[in-house]
Amino acid sequence: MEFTEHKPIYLQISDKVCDRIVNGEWNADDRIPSVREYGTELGVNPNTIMRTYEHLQNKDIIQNKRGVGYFVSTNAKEKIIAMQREQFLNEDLPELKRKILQLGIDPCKLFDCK
Amino acid sequence: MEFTEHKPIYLQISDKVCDRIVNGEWNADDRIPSVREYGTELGVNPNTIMRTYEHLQNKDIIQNKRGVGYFVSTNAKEKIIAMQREQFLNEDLPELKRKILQLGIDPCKLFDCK
Amino acid sequence: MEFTEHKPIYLQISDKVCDRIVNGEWNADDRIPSVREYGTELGVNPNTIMRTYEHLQNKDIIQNKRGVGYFVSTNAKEKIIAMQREQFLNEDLPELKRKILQLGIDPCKLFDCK
Amino acid sequence: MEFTEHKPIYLQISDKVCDRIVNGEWNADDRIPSVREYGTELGVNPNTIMRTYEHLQNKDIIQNKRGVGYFVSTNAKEKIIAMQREQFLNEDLPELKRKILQLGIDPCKLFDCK
DNA sequence: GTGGTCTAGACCACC
DNA sequence: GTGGTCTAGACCACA
Repeated sequence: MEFTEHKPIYLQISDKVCDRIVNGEWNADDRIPSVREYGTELGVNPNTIMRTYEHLQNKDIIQNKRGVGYFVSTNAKEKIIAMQREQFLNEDLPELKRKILQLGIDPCKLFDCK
Repeated sequence: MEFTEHKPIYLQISDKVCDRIVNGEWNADDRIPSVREYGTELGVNPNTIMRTYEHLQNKDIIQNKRGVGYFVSTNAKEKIIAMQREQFLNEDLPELKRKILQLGIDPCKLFDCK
Repeated sequence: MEFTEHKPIYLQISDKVCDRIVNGEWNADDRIPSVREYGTELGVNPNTIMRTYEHLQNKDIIQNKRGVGYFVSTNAKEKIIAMQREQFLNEDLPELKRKILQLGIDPCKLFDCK
Repeated sequence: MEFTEHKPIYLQISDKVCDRIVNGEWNADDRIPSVREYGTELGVNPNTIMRTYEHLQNKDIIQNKRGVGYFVSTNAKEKIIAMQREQFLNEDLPELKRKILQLGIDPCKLFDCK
């Protein structure tokens, strides 16, 4: 796997995991790869995966069963989409509107609206 | 001044300066605040402002007269707008479209298009 | 069965077993469930139950008859109560008093004393 | 500094920090030691301190000023006490009552209530 | 086998 | 100087 500069690897992996949950590759209650497994798969240190999993656990997207592994939470998919939507509407969109206005671009043309 | 979490402060200040130039608050050949002045005004380390100014100088948006201060370049406004426009169309827009699609939002409603 | 976050599962099960002995559900010389049986009942790996039983055997609370199963020791109930009492007075109580003091709670009200 | 077995060092340090805030040694808006400083002071790896600070930041007890250091949050003291109180009443107390009942101890005598 | 913690040491961006 | 990320490698408790 290739990683972007300037964004922590563990967050990029986190995004990747979320994508897989959203697109249905990993479903609620599925077990996801162990930290070691996933680490070698992605060519990354297990500690880095650990960090990803901690991060996702804090957001209630995955859960740990002790001694067994990490599992996708119930409603993880809905949670992710809700979070992304909220972030988009509250943070990205205002910035976007400001920029479009400043650049004098007609937003309606950007998306083929009439 | 309040700063965003995940973007370097010196870049956020850079944006702010560009805004002021674009909206006509600061015009071509105007002297802009000294590093120290601006630093205390924003409650930020002067080194951070220094970095901002270096960054803007590299983009030919401001210029340094030694012992005097920094000045807005001629055509700075046009340069900024052109750069922003290019960046918006080539980088931000595709990402934006992808996200809107994924979230199932109707882009036309975002901007009050019919 | 639900388990607490920061306490090993095998110890939580151990507590549960002790409770059953103390409240008379399981009496001296009774046979307790097999490792496998109890494991599936609690939705837990048999190894975990094994560990619980070893732990209890070390404290002479249960005994193993090879090929037959585990049995509640004679005087198990008294032993448990004595142990708990000692632990409570020597370890838990001082810690408890410290905490109550720090939080500024009136201990008398906690237990409906006058 | 000496550390207890069976409880992660980074949490023990976290407790220590909270203690210092509660007893007024460190006040709101104070800068706390840098990860390196505190690490060497406690004879612990800086990463471990980092972990402590992340943990406390997640609980809004400390905050980071980028490039400067970590600072005690406003109301950190009140927050800590509220958290401890809540944990005591909701988790520790029920367990305590159960144990006292089971052991047949008179709770009123424990605290010199009448 | 699993996760969790810790160390030592490195490199980086940022202030 | 500050924090933040990452690696490699170790050790441990737990299931």
